[in-house]
Amino acid sequence: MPKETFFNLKEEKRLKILNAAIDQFALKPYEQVMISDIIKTSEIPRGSFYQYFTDKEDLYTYILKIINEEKRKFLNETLKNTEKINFIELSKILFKNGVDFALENPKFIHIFNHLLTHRNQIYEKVMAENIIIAKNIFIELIEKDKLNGLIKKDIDSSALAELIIQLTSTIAIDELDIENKETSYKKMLQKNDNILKIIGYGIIKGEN
Amino acid sequence: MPKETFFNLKEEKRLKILNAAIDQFALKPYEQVMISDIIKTSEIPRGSFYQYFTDKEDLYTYILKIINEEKRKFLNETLKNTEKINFIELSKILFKNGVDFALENPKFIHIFNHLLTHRNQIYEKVMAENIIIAKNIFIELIEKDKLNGLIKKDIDSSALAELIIQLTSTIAIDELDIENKETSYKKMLQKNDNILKIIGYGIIKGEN
DNA sequence: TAGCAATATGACAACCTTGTCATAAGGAGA
DNA sequence: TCTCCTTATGACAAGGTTGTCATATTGCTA
Repeated sequence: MPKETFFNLKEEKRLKILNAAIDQFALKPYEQVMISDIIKTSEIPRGSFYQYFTDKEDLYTYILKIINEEKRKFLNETLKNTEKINFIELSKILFKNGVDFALENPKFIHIFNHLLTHRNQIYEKVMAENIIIAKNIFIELIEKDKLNGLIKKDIDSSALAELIIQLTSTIAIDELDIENKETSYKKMLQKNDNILKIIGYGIIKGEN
Repeated sequence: MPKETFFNLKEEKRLKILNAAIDQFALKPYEQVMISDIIKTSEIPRGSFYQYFTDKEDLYTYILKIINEEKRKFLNETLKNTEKINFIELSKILFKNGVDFALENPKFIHIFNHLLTHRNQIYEKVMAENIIIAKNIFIELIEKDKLNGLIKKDIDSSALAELIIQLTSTIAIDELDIENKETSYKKMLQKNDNILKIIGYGIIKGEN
């Protein structure tokens, strides 16, 4: 967590620093971001940086925390009045939610993608835990659907949960063609529908 | 490619350098491997390293090339007499082949996994191309199975190919518990069967 | 206005890694 | 043995980043 001094700053200055950092972490993976770049953009002296943060990791994990909070807010908004939904439908909603969040917060998604594709100690600390939590939630939903006769009883809940998590966490905003947002957005949702159709009904003809 | 000088070395010395490098790249991701470590382990002076290789990337891509060749050999061995096999069966075989290769060449797989989880310019150069090639092979197989009435015609071949590639390339040797190789090996294959069952027959009950 | 605590500053030491280069050593052929 | 070409060596310059610290500034309170 940033030091108190940081939170005592005038909002304008605080946000200037935060935005400069977000820009950098969206541009490059953690290891490649230099404190020098952040202080240059936010126009603070080197000494001040260390007055506000312990080090780069301190600032980075703070930003990850902010992103997580934003994502959770965004998801809660989507999940309002969405009780009693089945697993496949929920997966669809989650995927669409992910894409929508990415569209509204491209920088956040870049930061997130960098973390996924350049794993480090921080990935282990921050993400590994999130994934376990998500997996358990999914497993619970799957088991419920099994009881309700919606999902085949012989499906391995754990394998299915991992499959979905891998698919939803790999939403690459990079695939989103900024030039053709509209088309590209539709394509991504379409592709996801295709994948969920495979998972829902299988690919083999004539048997069940 | 390493310089001629490297290939002129006595085999013993050449392999000592190569093995020292493989050990390092298996231990840490590319960026974290220091030339200093490699020359220390292989007991060659710093100047010699630059006599053999242009730089770290030169050595690294050479090792990746070796790994690729070994993988291809290993796969060809497995695919002997495996004509006319359907897509799901082939996927199973590929997965098993991957696990077997990992068991025989744990260091190679570590190097590979580092590349997957710490993507860099080299990942783009080496892997991106491989993936496109693999995808096209898979799509062809899928289309053939569709014609033969084995796979539903309304399945999106591209989405299915990507799904399988993602699953087979994520074989994490890390999941292999060295203490319980036997059990762990069976578990991995079991898990893969479970996932392929999902893809084959779907998860939704009572419909097709 | 004096005094105290919180902030701001930026020069700098400490550290590390890379790639080079001048020089030495080896070895095969004349 | 002399020569030439290949190979071996390791000190070192160059370049870049981090975190610190002594000093200055600000602002609030008495």
